Amino acid sequence: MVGGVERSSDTKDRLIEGTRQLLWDRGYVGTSPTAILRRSGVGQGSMYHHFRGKSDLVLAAERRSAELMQAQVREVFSGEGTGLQRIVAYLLLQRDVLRGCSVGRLAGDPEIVADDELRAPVRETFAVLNRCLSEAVAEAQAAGELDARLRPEETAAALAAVIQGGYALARAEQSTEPFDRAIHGALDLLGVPADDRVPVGARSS
Amino acid sequence: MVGGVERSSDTKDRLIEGTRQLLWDRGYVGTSPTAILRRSGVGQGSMYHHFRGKSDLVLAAERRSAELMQAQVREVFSGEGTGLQRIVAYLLLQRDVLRGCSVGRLAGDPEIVADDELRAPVRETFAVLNRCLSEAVAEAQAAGELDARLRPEETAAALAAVIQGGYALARAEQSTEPFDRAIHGALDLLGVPADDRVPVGARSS
DNA sequence: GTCTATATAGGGATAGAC
DNA sequence: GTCTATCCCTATATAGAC
Repeated sequence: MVGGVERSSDTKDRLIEGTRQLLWDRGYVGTSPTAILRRSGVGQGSMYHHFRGKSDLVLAAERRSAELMQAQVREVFSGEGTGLQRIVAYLLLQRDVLRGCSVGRLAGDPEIVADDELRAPVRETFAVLNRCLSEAVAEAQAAGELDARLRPEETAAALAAVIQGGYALARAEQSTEPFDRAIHGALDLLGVPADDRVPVGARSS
Repeated sequence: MVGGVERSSDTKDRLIEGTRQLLWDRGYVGTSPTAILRRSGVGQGSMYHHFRGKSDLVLAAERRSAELMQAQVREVFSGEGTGLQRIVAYLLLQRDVLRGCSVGRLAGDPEIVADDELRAPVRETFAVLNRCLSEAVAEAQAAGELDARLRPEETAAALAAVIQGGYALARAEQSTEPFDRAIHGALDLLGVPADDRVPVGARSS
């Protein structure tokens, strides 16, 4: 490719994206090479040409999910508005609630958390989220929008957990309502008035 | 058995408990009949004598996990103390954080949430938890321990989500710290003073 | 780079002896 | 009720042709 930047083949990209989708819905053990090939529309041999094996391909797919989620997080937290407004915007982001978080899903996979290399993209993504939330909390406190007694790191962890846990509650009922209740419960606890709960954004994460 | 009460065989019990443990750690697809037999110390034929197949055995294991968690929830919320004290006690319950919740784990399994019968124990358990938490919130509000503007159902959902989501954050870092931060972040938001954060209890859930 | 063929292991279940 | 033997299918990977 022009400019010396390496360009992945379409086939390789399709394998990564197919794996990413399957991983998201069915986890590591539930994602078979056969299913990947069928979903990617790629032949048997190509997979082992581009990747050393399943875990190598899974790692590439994880990294893509991590990039996408981190980009979305940074987009919201580098956006307009006060610290509290950005927190509210992130909490109210449109999400495919019943599908859940493509990165959080990976944290439930024993094969992934047991391997430091496979776990790294998940760890880093949650670290980015926690940093963005913490900074926004501190900023909101400085502006008098949030109680000064809140600890930014603790508050950030609680908010991230509400989102991740909200997915579990929602799936248990096969309804988005428990997720929405949890998010609005968190907004109540933050003291955000109903009028300030303005949704933003697009994709799921 | 005396009294007409049906008594499960030891073999059957061991199969259920072995399946329950595997399901907790590895999920539905990751739990194979062979592994169940090895862990239960039971022979091949016994399994298909006592159960129609894998999903039948999984259902029995789920019901046991659901019973255990519901019993623990009811124990905490029927215990002593004010509404807020019982909420704090539940949030600070000792848990095997890196293992996670035996019931919440099931909510992440596509094979389980896709089947109404397999999903029922998870749904019911979260319903029990939500009811206990909601009632405690309302009671705490009546006693002036919590802000009267909080909505009990929303607050309950947020607190349940913090616990479930806290497990995901902890596994991502392979450390219990993110879980503890999330819990204490929730306690901060509830306005619980550090002195009132007294741990109780025992088992994981 | 992609294809087909092949290999080994294990998953999930059944049959029938004891 | 429990055991061993057996069955068919799929997961994961390799080999080698094209």
